[in-house]
Amino acid sequence: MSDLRLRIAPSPTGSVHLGLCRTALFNWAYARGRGGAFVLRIEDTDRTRSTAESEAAILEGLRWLGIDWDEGPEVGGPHGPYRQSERVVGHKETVQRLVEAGYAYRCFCSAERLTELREGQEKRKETPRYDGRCRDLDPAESARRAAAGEEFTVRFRVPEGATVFEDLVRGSVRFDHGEIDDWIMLRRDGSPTYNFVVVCDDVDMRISHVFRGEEHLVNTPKQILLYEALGETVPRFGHLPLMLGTDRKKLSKRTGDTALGDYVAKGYPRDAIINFLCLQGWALDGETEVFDTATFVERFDIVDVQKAGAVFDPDKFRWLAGDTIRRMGLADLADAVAPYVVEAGQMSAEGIAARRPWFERLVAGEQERIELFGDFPPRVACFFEADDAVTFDPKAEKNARKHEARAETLQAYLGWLEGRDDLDDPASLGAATKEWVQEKGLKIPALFQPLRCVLTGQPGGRDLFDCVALLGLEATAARIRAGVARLA
RNA sequence: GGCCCUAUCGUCUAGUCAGGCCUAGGACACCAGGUUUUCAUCCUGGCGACGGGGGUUCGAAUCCCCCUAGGGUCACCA
Repeated sequence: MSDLRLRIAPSPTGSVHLGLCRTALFNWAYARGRGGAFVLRIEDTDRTRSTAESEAAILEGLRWLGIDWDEGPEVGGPHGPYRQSERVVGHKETVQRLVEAGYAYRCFCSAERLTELREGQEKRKETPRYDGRCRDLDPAESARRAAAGEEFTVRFRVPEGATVFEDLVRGSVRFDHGEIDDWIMLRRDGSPTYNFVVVCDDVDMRISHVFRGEEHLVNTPKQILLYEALGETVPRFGHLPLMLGTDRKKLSKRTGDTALGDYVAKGYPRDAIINFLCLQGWALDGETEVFDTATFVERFDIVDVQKAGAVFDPDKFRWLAGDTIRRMGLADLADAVAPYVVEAGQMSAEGIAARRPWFERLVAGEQERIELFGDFPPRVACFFEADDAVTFDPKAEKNARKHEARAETLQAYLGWLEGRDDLDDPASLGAATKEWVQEKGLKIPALFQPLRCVLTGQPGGRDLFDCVALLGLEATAARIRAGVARLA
């Protein structure tokens, strides 16, 4: 049994952020690639902002990405509970122990005094920090005041000196203790704060490696000091580069979607989402852009992670999504795209099932033309329009009108078409049509451009005879007749 | 502002730890050409970077220092 243990500890206070997804992926891959354990813990210490819906969304989102956990909500484990709010009894005992040992102390300063203190410091352009008024209160008096019912918080007593640690992605990092405030571990209402519980719980759950976003780097010395006060082994840390928006600031809704759900809704394939996230701060070999999760797990190492922030590139993400779609099997793609067709009101789920071969033909023609599942419905909309009211794109119509004899050509072609029995076979019909065009002494565009306009209203798109096959003789004929009149 | 982190094409990155194999490689985007009935795919080619300055060295994208720039963080949020 390996004692390698990693975790992801999301706070259920909103949507499932892509940054959380990437951090989870990196932790999970490291554990899975080395036979370690992966733990999920819900960090719901902020009782006012945490919601059950958010927690459910996080579990669902992580599972959707293919991330599984050996211990955590819904699966249990020997170090539970895995929801921080259910662990407060242990947390309070630990605080008591630290106060008695002198590593922490009660602070009776009022919120007002602290606010005043901070404002004064800010006005004088000093670094805001606690002035240590309660730091050296006599322990007996402190205990007496607490017993008398006076309200207090508990602060960590940061000692003199400096903390140096070896970050797995950044190397040696040093913080002078003079820069670290005597931070609050226990709030006035008796609830513990993040920096305190995260250490308690990581200790209880025997977490050996902590990979998290760079925004946590400055918390690390506070936490290391706490591990030491507790007499516990300090885990290895690895601080991942931030995912940046196009404004080069921490990825936020300002510059684009940040929630996993947004991308799922638009129809980014799961494999593309995972693949893209892996590429934010890590590269397989610098050459290979596309790889599967198994390869990622096998090849990922925290020491190879980039130190600089990664700007999120929507263009590359879309490209990767399109590339993933192009590599999908037709049946899978049809399944993936079906809900979007239903959503758009083009077909019902039953209708799709009943006309599966037709639907797959419809999908096949778009496979190399869409980048997202959500791109599909608008691109095939013409196949669901009334035969006499197909929407003509201006460019398609202009292309059609370039040909003087369009009406006669279309008319003649329709006559020829009605005598054929290979409308279901685009290759055969296409070849025969080209011969027909030649016999008539026409140029290919003289028939193809008006025909495409009349059939689909689009200036470009899938093979024309694939359109005929999709439409069938009846609709094809109706569209040609209506089109002849409309292009007159 | 203090502290911390970072710095290779517009973007994601390989190369940096073990200095010469780098006239710096790949991908996205962009541009041009080819294939195709059109669009898209696909193929070929092009554009395009070691932030600046000092060192160390026979030799530096790679090591050291300074500067500059960007980011993170300074809550009884996480």
